Amino acid sequence: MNRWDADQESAADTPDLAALAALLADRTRAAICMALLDGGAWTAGELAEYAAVAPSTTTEHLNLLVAGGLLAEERRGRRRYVRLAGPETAETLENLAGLAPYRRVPVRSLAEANHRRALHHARTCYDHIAGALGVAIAAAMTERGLLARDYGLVLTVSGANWLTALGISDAGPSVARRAHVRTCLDWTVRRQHLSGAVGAALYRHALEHDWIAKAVTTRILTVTATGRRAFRDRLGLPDEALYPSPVLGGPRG
Amino acid sequence: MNRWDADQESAADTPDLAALAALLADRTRAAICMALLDGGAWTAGELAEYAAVAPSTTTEHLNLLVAGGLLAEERRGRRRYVRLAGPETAETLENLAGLAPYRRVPVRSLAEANHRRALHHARTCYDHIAGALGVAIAAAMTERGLLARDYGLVLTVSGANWLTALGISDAGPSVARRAHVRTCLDWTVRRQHLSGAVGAALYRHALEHDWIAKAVTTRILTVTATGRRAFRDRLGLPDEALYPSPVLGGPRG
DNA sequence: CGGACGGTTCGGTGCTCACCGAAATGTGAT
DNA sequence: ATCACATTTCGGTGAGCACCGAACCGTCCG
Repeated sequence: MNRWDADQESAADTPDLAALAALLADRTRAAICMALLDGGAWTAGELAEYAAVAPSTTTEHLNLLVAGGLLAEERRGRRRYVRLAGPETAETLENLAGLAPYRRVPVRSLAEANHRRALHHARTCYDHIAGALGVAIAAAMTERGLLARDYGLVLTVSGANWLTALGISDAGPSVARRAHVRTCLDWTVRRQHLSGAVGAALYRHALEHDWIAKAVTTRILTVTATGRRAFRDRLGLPDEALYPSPVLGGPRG
Repeated sequence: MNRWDADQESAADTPDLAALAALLADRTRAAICMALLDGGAWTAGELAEYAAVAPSTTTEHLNLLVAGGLLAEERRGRRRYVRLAGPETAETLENLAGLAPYRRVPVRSLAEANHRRALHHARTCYDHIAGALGVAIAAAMTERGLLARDYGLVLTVSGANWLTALGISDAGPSVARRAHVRTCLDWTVRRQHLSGAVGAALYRHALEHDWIAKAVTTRILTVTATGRRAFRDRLGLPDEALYPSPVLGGPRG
């Protein structure tokens, strides 16, 4: 009403948490985001099929997600590719997923059950390794003194040497200055796994040296014979971490 | 339909991201959560007034938020106190707020404008320091090599030593469990500040040593004379970070 | 024992939004 | 040029839900 009010300080900016959350509050959009956690770019059509909705519906969802800054898009010809906007987006999604309640979903086929089991065992999480394998790697590295608990996980000197021995030394500024390790609460196992720069570098290394192979269309990782040897020799990983569990647990398993 | 299907693997658990997000997707509920980021416990009535909705509406919202695990409640007499469920909840909310788009809100009085300015300068963010002061601390620590940038901020070796010199080395159970130098994108300044266990320890230290004082009913922090000296001596903070800006910027300032 | 107070329950109302199908647009291949 | 294909636009429909007021229920106080 007064001059002050109408003039220079009549408005202020506040983060619109509700608007952002509304983007994820829809089952279909949430499913799309979770799918994109594989770190890759999907076409609109692929996502439509994955989410089991009509292409027109998918278009609307993608428009919202892109406008909201969660997704980045790239148009190529008649295709529309989308991917997560960046690592922060991925991390926030993972955090949220860790906090979220669980929902029972029906499993309709044996193939689907196997798919889930494989996901549970080892999968990508944007740019690093998650699932039981990811958790086992973090645990083994801690146990061997490559990582230490000290205000969070940090890379020890022997950890840095271990990485160098693998040929991952480079990675930007000096090792002393950075403790490039982050952790990420795994939603399948509810335990920490390795993310951050080291997690990403390790993932790249494992892929390049044929320790693991990534399926083209899914987030599933499979450990190769070479990889089993490497993980055993270099980290002493137990067999449970190297093979998908042969026996399925019960519903509460 | 077959034995497999109907028996042990007919269902699996998946994080219900949409359900969690739906809790925050409402303006009123989001406002409630942001208010609770001060780390304190509020009564239902206080929140109703703050959010400007009927008590009955507030009850419904609180029921949902508590059931969803975001809030913890404590009934005492005829009062219902609620607070954020835990540090992870607070961290996730902050992360989300940092990612969220801005929304213009009207400011109706001079008092409200001053309140906003103070909040902008220094405030609590659950259990650590946010606002311009928080950002300046993080920036100064980075510049002095106590923190390093790498997928967010991480504590360096000299950073750990610096903390030890302050007497924050051990820092109790919260460090062991939370174990993070986390960063939180500040919503007033859109820049990183320090959260996680280290941020919390620093905040406690600053309070105990009378570097800062907290107002009882709000999230506003004021820097004491002692604090100004300490922040200057130990981190070289500039005056801009130690005093609230005397002049209000324009709407786009 | 009343009466004020904080919170809850319930029914009803209005709005938002996820969804689809059909038709339109624009790109790539023949 | 023509056809196939990926995506988009649009109108219409149905479900979900945030909100309120009024009545109700316990707790604290005089």
